[in-house]
Amino acid sequence: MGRADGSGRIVSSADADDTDTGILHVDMDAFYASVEELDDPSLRGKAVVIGAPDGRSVVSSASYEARRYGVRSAMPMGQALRLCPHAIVVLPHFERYQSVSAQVMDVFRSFTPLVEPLSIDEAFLDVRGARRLWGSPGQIARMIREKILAEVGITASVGVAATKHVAKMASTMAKPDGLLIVPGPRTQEFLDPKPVRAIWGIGPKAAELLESRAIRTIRDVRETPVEVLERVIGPAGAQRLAQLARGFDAREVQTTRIEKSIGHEETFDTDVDDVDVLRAELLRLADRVAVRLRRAGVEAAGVAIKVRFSDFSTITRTLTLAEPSAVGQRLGDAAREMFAGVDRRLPVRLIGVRAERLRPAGSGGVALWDEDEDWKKLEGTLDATLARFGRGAVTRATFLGREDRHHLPSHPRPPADSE
DNA sequence: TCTGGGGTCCTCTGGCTA
DNA sequence: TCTGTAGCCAGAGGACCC
Repeated sequence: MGRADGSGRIVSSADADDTDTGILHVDMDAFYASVEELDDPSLRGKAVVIGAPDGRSVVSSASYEARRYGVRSAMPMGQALRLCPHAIVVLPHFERYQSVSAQVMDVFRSFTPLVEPLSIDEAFLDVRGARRLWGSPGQIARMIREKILAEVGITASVGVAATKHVAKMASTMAKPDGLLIVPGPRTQEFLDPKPVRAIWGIGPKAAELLESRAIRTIRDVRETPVEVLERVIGPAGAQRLAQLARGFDAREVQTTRIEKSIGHEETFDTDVDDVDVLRAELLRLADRVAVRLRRAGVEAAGVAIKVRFSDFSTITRTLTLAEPSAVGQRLGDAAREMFAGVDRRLPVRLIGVRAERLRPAGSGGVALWDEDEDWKKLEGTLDATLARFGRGAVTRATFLGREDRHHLPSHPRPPADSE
């Protein structure tokens, strides 16, 4: 499989066995910090911390030099600077990160169409069908690492295994700038000695519960009856945990993903107790959410608000809308209605609005055409509207109020060319 | 020390309905 | 008609991930 290389990571040799593998997990190393170093080479080799230098910000990413001092993602910036006073703090440039991420994803897709982006800086790849074209999974992993470095200029770590879960664990162990291959037949040998906390989905709370019952390693999990695990972490978690501990992970690499919610939240620089300010903020956040809903072509059937008070206690309230909407004013009205019922015993630290139960715009019973009109007429209507007013007008009209619209058939026929 | 922002998923509870 | 119950759903809260 792999061996320690002296820097704490485990890496596979050039001729490592990759029998019965085919799933890759590729993870960029300290992604935001790496992009900043790419754009400003004077930062290379220095302790770089990404985030706002003041206020209530936390660390978004840190270079490995900064991590040597104990700086970690999500750590309060003040704490990070106490640990590493000479760190260079760089404000994040999210659009630039998105652009570099797109370049990296293009590299992945040049090897296989089966790419599942997990976040801005990591993805699963299924290369089982790419063997004839590019070679074995291990060879493909090496080529991907080389191509990212050559074309994008940053390093990536790759885990190669038979399943997503093991590939993900392997890439974590290979970091930074490493490759770890876990041959299918040696999966159990790889998993058994690892701590339960290494399992994807087991965080500090679940790990503490398991460890309190002397379940410390994946071998311990495997040797514990599922009924016992159920009592500790619940039925759903127990079944999943038991399977992962045995190397079973039926999840395929999924190339498409449908968003289930879209939200925005903001922490104030100082806690706020002025109701008018909070209500205005809710409307502003609702507007931002609505813009994203319309861009995505979806409507929300539900709206949730989140309020965090000065003592960090947090409450949420959820409301089902009378009808799905992507209109900022409506989401904002719903948010304000829920907020009116919240017991504001303390000043507010954070406030957020989230659109939930998303569905394609119009599918909730509202659209631009009559229920009895068939699809052909719909196409004609849209074509005529497009010809007369242009795409912008159609987009805007789609999100007018219900009173301006008619009902949509509950199960509209798809256009002929897609059948 | 003092905890961001954007998400997903799970559990628990209570109301409604058949 | 009343009661018990199972199933579904919405809502609240929390754990977890990056």
